[in-house]
Amino acid sequence: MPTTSDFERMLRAASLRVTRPRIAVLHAVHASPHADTDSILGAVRTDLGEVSHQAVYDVLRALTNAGLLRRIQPAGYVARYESRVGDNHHHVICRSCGVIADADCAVGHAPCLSASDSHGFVIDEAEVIYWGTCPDCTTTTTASS
Amino acid sequence: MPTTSDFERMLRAASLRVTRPRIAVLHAVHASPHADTDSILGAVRTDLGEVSHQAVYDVLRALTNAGLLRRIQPAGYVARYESRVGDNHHHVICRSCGVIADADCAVGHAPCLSASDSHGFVIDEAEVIYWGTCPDCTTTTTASS
DNA sequence: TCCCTTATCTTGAATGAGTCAAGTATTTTT
DNA sequence: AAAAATACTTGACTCATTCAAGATAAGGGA
Repeated sequence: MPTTSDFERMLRAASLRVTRPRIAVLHAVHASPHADTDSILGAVRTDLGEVSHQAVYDVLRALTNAGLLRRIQPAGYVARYESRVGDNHHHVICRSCGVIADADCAVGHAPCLSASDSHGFVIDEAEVIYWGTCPDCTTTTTASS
Repeated sequence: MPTTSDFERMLRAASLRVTRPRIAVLHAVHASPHADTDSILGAVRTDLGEVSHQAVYDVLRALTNAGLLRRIQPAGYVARYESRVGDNHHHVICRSCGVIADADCAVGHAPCLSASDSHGFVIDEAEVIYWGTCPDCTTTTTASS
């Protein structure tokens, strides 16, 4: 778990000003990966007291643009953020409860980056979402039958 | 391109009532794959005259649940619908103009379905979105420099 | 063919994540 | 320490989508 001064260094390295909301957002996302904006806002307020929701939206956008955070937005869900950036990992999402887990692609370093026919597109990212049922929900469903 | 009576058969096969809005929505989506709800509503109204937007939302949901349409909702975009269902094709999306093209996965029949560690999830679908730049946008950008 | 049941459509309001805009405060530079 | 630039606060607003209640139309049985 990075410390506050680690976060400071990360912000400066990205040419971003060091502010309390930004540090708090970084703390929050590192502490709970795949958190949505509202949870992050809650964590930031617990940490700092009153902070505007707009500030958190701004911070999340700035940090995402800077590459310090990654935004994921599965169909039907609100945006979520994670601190694991720079690799090409993917996500497994439970259709039942919405929980998200990380997944490295079986193919390895460049998963699925070559579509058989990319229609002349220049592809820069392959986003993979595995939809399924998490262990908890699988157990619950099975038990009730 | 399927005909109206093809659509009727498809609806009956899915135990859905045959109504004018449903036929019109099927026509619209078959005519322009990856259309969003608003475009579909426009096409339906051109076809039938006034139809409530709620009706189109209801129809799209019913047809999607019945497996006659597939809903795709890339991050940052509104929902879109396509009539190509039952295979496991994926999508290439232009970050610049938002245009969507179909893509079959290079791996073949079950693309990326095996994450290296699925954390105990029972996975039923692997959704792949290739992000990039379409030929038109690539040309425009290059030409302007 | 008519009627009944039920699914579907209409109308109109509401929800809620996210954005816009103008002004104030804070950080960084000089 | 002052200036310049960036970030935060406040409050209104957008817009895709959903909710709810009543009206209408489709399909099956008599």
